[in-house]
Amino acid sequence: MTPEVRERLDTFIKLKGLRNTPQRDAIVDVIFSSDEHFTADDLWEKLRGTDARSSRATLYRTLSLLTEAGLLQEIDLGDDQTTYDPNFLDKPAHNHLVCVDCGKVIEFEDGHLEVLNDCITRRLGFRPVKQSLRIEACCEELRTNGRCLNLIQARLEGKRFPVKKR
Amino acid sequence: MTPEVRERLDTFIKLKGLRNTPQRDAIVDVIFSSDEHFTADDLWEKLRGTDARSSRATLYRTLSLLTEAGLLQEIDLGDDQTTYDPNFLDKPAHNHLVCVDCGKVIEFEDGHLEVLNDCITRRLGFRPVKQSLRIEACCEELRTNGRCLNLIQARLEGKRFPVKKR
DNA sequence: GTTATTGCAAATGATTTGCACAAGG
DNA sequence: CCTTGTGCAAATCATTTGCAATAAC
Repeated sequence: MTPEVRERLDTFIKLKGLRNTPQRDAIVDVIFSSDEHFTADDLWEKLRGTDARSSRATLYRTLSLLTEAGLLQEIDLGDDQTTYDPNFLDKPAHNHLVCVDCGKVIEFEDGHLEVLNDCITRRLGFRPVKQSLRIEACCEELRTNGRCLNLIQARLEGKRFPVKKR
Repeated sequence: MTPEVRERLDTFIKLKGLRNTPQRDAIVDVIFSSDEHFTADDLWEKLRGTDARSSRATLYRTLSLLTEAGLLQEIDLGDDQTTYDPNFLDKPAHNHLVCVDCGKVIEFEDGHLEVLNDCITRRLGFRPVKQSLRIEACCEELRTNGRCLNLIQARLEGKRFPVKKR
């Protein structure tokens, strides 16, 4: 966890008159020990390894808190669970490419895209706040090589795209 | 319902060895009597007016069917229900601007955007399939005029953005 | 007659919430 | 102390599903 994050959280906690708890700290530590996006369930699994256990309720409450504090961004990858992105303070946009073959998710940025979207937004008579592009695409690897490691892995885990479980 | 839609559906039904039922027909009629996007619940309400009632189960099953047939596109507007778009055969992309003030949703197209996204996709080593851009923006109307009819309406209906109900 | 379709009610599954108890400050 | 935080179990809520009864073809 960067001091930047720590400070922002402390400020938020003070501002709102909230308190520090070991459960919350443990969750926050795990979240910001990586800059990969994750789901509530991913986080739950990571916490199992730790000795610092907490309930799912607390986990969800902490996720809401961090989102409200502006330290986490909720993103939607098209399945039925919310994905959270911790490392977005440097990234103004959230653009994802999801492979329809293997489910691989690639996060990317593109200056041209942002400029263009800003133009479009203003042209429509609005003021830009946030943007997220979601591209579904086919894995070139599968098309050209006839196989794709991600796909194999995904099948092993029973996680083929689309990942809707309902 | 355009003959184009009718034919495509008939073909699909025949191809899959399915059958024609009055319930399904009624639902399909209501859906394609407009080209506005809608949620399962919107559709349910519209059907109440008709004498052709069906169960929610059939409604959902029909939505899946039409999506599979390529006559409906599922889109995600950021709330917790799926939105369906019937009029997309002419529209290759799904770009939405959602106003964070009043919740108004504007669907738009932009040639530059599509070209750019195709480039980005290929650059990342994929082949483009589908894209959807979601822009959150502020209502200029509210900023400049100090009021926005959509917002007033939305408040009356208790539907302020974000529309998560859970 | 088969086999797909329907309606009902029950199941699902991620997320939220009420409540009594625990614990920061 | 006083309030916020926690864990538990129960509640939500859109959507799905099992099943027996119906209805296409």
